[in-house]
Amino acid sequence: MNPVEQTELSQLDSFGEKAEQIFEGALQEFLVHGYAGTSMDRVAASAGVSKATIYNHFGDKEGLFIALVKRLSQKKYQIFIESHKAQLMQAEPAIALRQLANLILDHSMQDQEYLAFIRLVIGESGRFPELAQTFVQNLGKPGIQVLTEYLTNQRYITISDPEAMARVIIGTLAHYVLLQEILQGKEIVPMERDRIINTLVDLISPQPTPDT
Amino acid sequence: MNPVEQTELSQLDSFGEKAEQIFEGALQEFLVHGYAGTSMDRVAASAGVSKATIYNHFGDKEGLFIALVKRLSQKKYQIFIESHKAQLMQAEPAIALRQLANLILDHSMQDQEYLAFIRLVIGESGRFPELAQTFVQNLGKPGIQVLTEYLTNQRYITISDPEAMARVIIGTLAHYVLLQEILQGKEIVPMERDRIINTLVDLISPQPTPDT
DNA sequence: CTAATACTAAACTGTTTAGTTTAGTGTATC
DNA sequence: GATACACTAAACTAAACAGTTTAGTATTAG
Repeated sequence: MNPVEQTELSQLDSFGEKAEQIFEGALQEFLVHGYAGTSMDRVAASAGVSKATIYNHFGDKEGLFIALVKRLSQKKYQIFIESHKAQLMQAEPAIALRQLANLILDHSMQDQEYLAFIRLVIGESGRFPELAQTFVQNLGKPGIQVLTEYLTNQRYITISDPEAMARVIIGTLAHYVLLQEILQGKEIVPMERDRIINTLVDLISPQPTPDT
Repeated sequence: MNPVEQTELSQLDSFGEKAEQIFEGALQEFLVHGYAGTSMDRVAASAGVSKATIYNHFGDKEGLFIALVKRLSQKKYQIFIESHKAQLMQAEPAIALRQLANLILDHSMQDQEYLAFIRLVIGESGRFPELAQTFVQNLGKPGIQVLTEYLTNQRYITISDPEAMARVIIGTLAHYVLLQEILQGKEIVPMERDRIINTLVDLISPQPTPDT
């Protein structure tokens, strides 16, 4: 019951009960309508809270939006990075990488909230650079770091520039999600997920993967 | 002077003089403020045109927005795809790819209008799926196609899945632009462009690139 | 000269917006 | 039981918004 217990990095900030409720409602509205397209009356209604309470907690619309996006960046960090870290501790890279890629794609292509969040952050990144950077800090950077570390320390093959290679792998997967799901290009430029993953796995395998 | 002369795909549609002027003004506003954040009064002012004229030409705000984004997709196709096609007709892949990657990055990282356009399309892709798909049709798909074709027909090395490999290359470059420039992560996750390009070139080179 | 066309500035309508204020309700703490 | 606190619904302000209307100007065609 110690109030100061968790000094860890990227721990979810603790807000009051009402604040959580407001986040919940604001989430629905901002993810669907964007910043400018969201009205504070609808946020209040969606949160089941009076407008005055929102303004008491967050000052103004911008304050609420910034708090929400920062919180969501941290939440998605926990779900995404921390939950996948363990996946990399094992086996040879061909197996570990295939598993990791499948997990990342499984996860992000089904999670409509995550897709909408990426749309929001990128869409507002010109008007809210600070939020874009929070996103990079919480999701882009740790993702690259974790994979770089693995590629550096794993002892089956030597990669001359592990960090650049980590960016090739993550970039390929991110671009796949962006083109197929976020930009809804599935029907226009179809591509089986396994072809992407096989190609990536071959890149870091000493010899090409044989069929069967 | 034949009115039906160009039946080519992706030719720039021809609009009247006033319509061009409106596009010009709308461009400034929508790229900076997004769809919901843009006011038609400001578009009119920025275009130097009366509001009534805009409504006569495009019906409503949505009509103007859709026409603008479609037009811009085509324009960027011409600048991006068509101008880089020639670059791939030559030499061995290590050289051609390095040149192409440098051109793409040079081009997109300086062109603030292009970066803002990507922000806009991704940001509105949930509310305007049709526009996202136009973007994929005009930029995503041809980009992959051109590179796939090159990787297939070039006669120095054999790539087992050229289309997937094209996506690895384009995905890596696109993600680099997204993270460093669009999301403004340059200072948070610095990465020299040449390390990315060298890693990509190594992927399709029979033997690793030696220093010097 | 006339009629049609394309445009203009400006006023207008009705709605929606961010944010504030008001008056009042419950719920703890002292 | 009084004071403080967090909240509520609802009305309110002032500005901005999309879209329309009006009255009038310039240009071209018959």
